[in-house]
Amino acid sequence: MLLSKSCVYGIRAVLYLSVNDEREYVPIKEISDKMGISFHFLTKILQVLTNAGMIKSMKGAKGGVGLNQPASSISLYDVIRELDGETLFEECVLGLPGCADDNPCSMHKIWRVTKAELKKELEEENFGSLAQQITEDEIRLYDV
Amino acid sequence: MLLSKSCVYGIRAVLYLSVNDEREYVPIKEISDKMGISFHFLTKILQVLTNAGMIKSMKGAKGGVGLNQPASSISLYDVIRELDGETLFEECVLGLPGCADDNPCSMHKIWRVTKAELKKELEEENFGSLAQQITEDEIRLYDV
DNA sequence: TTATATTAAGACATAAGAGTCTTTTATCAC
DNA sequence: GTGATAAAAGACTCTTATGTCTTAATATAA
Repeated sequence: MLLSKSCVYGIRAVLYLSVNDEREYVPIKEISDKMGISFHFLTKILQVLTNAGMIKSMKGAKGGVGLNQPASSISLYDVIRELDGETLFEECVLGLPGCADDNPCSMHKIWRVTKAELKKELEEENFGSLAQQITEDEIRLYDV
Repeated sequence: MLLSKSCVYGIRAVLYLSVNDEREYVPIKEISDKMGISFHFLTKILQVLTNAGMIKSMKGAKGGVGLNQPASSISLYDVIRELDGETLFEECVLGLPGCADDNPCSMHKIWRVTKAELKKELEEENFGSLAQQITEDEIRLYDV
């Protein structure tokens, strides 16, 4: 699996917040209901993003979570880095310590190029653009 | 993590067998010792590859495991498919059911291209070529 | 100030992946 | 045949990821 469940849920939640960007706070319960994600699990995931400063939160009635910065300034890579770390893009695929360009493992050549491309694309794709595409019905946010 | 530990160990074991292709059977104990992999764990992984017909095995003294086909006819993708399945290359990254080109999720466009390239490269890289590169000291098989 | 809504925090439960150990079965050498 | 060697099979343990539940803290509104 490329991304952990936490990471996938995190991405989908930030997408939801990006689409609902005009609302200052959206209750996590609303997101978890709409996206079909366990409420308590999602809460823990969003706490990580809150601590990272990516989203802001407010307790109590009228509270919830919301983007803490323009959707267009948050990339897919930003969310992945917070929730899954950069292992996928940094460590040797075969787990060999000290694997590097001048001392490569058997999958090094292949993954080196692919991961660089993937990282670049994930860094360039921002949630503002994705939210717009969702609004224009070009891509999907939900199941079904 | 791109590949499971089982898959990584499987790849490294098949690499070892490819480098030692002139020997009909190599004891799993030798592979696990040399590669620093748990013997019993590796045994279970190699059983999968044996059942898949990729390697052959022989019990008893002088027994062990060996390639069941030319190293050059086994691709990295073959081993990955047996041990991790094709989920990585088939399922939607965001886990949305029914995600397809005409009904894409937010990461669909990015991953669609990347995974196709990655799959192609993994299919084209065979263990004969890798073994030769290891023998010629161009790439590494072990830690350190 | 009291009730309600909502995140924060952390204990707890379940499932899957990773790893260990023991017993059984098959093969070779003597 | 007997003993040694090695894979096969399966029970078992440990760890991590995933998911649930309960309580505390905080904000709003009546």
